[in-house]
Amino acid sequence: MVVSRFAPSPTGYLHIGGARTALFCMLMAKRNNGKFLLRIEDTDQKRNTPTATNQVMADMKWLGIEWDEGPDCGGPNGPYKQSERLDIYNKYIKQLLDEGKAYYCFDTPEELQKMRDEAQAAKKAFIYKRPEVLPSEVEAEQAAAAGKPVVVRMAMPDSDIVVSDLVRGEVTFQAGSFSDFVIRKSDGFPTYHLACVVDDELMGITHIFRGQEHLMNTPSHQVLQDALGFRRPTYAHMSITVSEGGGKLSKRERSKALAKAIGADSSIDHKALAKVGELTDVELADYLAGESTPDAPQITKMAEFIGLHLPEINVVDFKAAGYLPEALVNFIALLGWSSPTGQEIMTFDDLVNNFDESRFNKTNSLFDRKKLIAFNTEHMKLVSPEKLLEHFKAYLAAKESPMGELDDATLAELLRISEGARTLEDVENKCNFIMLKADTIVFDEKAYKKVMAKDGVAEILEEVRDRFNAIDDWQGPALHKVIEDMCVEKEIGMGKVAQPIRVAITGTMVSPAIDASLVMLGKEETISRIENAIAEIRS
RNA sequence: GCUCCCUUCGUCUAGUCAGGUCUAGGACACGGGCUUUUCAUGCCCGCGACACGGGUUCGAAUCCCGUAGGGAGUACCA
Repeated sequence: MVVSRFAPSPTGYLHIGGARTALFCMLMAKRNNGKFLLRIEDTDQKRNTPTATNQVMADMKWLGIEWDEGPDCGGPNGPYKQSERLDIYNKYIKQLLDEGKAYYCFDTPEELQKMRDEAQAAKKAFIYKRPEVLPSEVEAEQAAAAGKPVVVRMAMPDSDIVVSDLVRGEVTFQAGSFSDFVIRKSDGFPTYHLACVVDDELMGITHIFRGQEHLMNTPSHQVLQDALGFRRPTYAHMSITVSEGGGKLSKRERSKALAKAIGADSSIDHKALAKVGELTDVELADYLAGESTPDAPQITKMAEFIGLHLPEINVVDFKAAGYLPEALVNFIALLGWSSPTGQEIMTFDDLVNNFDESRFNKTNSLFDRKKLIAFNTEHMKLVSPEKLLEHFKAYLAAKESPMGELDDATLAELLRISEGARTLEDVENKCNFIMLKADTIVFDEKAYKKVMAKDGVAEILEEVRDRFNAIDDWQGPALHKVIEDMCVEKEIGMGKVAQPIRVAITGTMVSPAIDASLVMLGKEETISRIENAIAEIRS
């Protein structure tokens, strides 16, 4: 049976690269009627954040990536958090130590740095020099008592290592290029390498899909597997996704973009900004000087404050930007992978049915947001109205939009009349006028100049008002007829009538179809907005 | 520096393993047009690539060698 796993370290929100890895792991399991596990790799006590695990799980669920076993739902292979499995790792580390396949070291960070500098100066790769005589258990205890850091290193063989990879074929690593690596840190926790190999064996993982950044780790993992008598899973090291700015898509990208924007605009009030970002003035200054990085939510808040659109990196960013999970999933699936059918727009089920692990490609791909928008537009039309409403509500909640207070029927109607919108944010923007009050409408300067500041507009609006007043049945067809009649009688184009109405009721040049918009607004509100617009023009 | 990986339109890619059906296909973007009461949507047309240099072969995007460029890793992070 196929068993795959996604094993994030809980350091923050799920980012788009992680989502892609998780997706393919899940697809592999689903396609083969296997199992997909979620394992939390929290062996770095410094970097872990307490809320990250829940954030990652929430992001995965939003995307529709569900797991069969994991920290929340349990399973026969638990616990699924590495920090709860220390006894297991220690058992294997002891075995390795006893068999002389691993050994103790007591180097300080400074000593290690010196060795690295020397290797660099000699233009050679740094390879840890294994002592002729391995330290004994007693010596390790003495070193620890003397306050020295005690770690355990794995002894690497002096022979070529071949990694067999689904994406890259057989990759040979030359003998002599391996350095004995740490498997247990001085704080007693295992390193990623050891914990990962042990858990993959114990959990029966058959397929490991991960980013290309792990390819260089695989020889080490294989040595561990061989030393412990473990089975070897099938590996696929997928190409990575780079950002438009170049380089790996990373969390740092947003923080950098914000700092740059703040630096470029001297009119920004730093005190107010610090308050918005929940930072002290000093912390903000440190951040701008490049000495520290605030947390992701604070960065988002500050960007909103200065009106900056940040590049989306985390799954939640895409959610808040109004993308559909179906579109995001479809889009990231096509980064470094293609369907054997050639199909591009795919539902979740299509992805499962078309998944083929032999169709990964080797080249890094650039994350093109414009193509994502195109995919989103397609999926806005594909998902059912019920599903779309569900996503719209989640979006409004994530953004804390006032529109979230509207009832389901109204929201569903907004979605319906916004057909053709590219993102949920477009729907929100387009329909925002219904949240306003007649006296809070602010006319967009360009819209006013282009549509309202023309001869005869006030007269047209007056006539529209009078004719609207005469309508009893405030429905689309009746409204449409009024506008059409006026155009015919006056021998003018639809735009000459509809546009002033649009600007009058929204303050902007963008809205859903005019009759649908008027129906949403109601007769009274429409007329009072038109009155206000007439008064504004006359003044 | 060292180790490993990669290289087809601006971008994502098909084709490369099994050389001819490839005057290289699709999608997004872009340009133009049509539809439209706005923004979108929809429809049509166009632009546009085998990194470079050598081989092998009757024939190379595809196989081999080299060059250039890009990426990843180089931690008591994962």
